[in-house]
Amino acid sequence: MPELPEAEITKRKLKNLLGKKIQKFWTNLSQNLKNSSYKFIKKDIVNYKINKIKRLGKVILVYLNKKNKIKILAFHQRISGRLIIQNKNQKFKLSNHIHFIITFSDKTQLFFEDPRKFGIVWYGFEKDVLKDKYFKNLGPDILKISFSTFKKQLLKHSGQIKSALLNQKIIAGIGNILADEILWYSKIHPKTQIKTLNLIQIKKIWQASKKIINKSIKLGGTSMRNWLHPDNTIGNFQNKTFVYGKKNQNCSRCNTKIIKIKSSGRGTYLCPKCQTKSMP
DNA sequence: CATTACCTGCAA
DNA sequence: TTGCAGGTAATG
Repeated sequence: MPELPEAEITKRKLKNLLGKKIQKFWTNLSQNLKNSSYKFIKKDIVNYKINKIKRLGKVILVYLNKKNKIKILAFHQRISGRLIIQNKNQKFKLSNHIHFIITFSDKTQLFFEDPRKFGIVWYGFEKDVLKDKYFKNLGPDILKISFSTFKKQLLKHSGQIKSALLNQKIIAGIGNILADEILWYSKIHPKTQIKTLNLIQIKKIWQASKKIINKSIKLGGTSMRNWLHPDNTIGNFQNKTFVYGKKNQNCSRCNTKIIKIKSSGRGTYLCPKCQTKSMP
């Protein structure tokens, strides 16, 4: 997934749907619905209007209102999900993997495409949706977090730094590509134990996180496989990475060949020379 | 901690 | 045919 940048870009582009009124909700993947059944949503969601779009970590929250009632429709793209907006005069060639469709009264449609079917859709009152343990446990957003909170969150955890960066309960928003880029930028080996990091290193990781994530958003996110913006714009971050996907290419800092290992159960790219486990 | 499971497509 | 893929929860 779509990590934080891909959720942020999706959020921004979904703002084109503000004010639209929902006419119909369809899915063929009702097992991935949370909080409400397909039967209930289909009936309940009609005539709600899109009121506000937010992002929480990697999740996109669509706020709906009807009279004085407010509901949330939330999307987690997980690994292969993406949202697509089709305006009334467009007729996209749809893949075989559209699993959710929201049709608006002006015939605009919002599709959720997800070949691997890991994506999640929540529907319900705000307090009920946010009661889900995914939201309850979600750590502070990496784009908004202060250094002192970042430090506090990291130090609460023992173990390897990459594992902590990927853990949404500690900090929300970082995924596998960003984690590798952040650790390269900070010159830290992904398997470094958190308790051996000094304050300077933690600060570097905090700064690098903001820098790398903002860079990805600016470049339109990562379009490695099927992911595109809701309007089908292609992201370009995959062409501007320092280490991710660059096995056997030379490190742009020290010219050493980038290697790929397994860390925290994930494919992990790093420069074996400039990313060290020992103190600098 | 690491490994597995969820599911499908695609490259080696 | 195998192994791997942007995530996460469940299991040793």
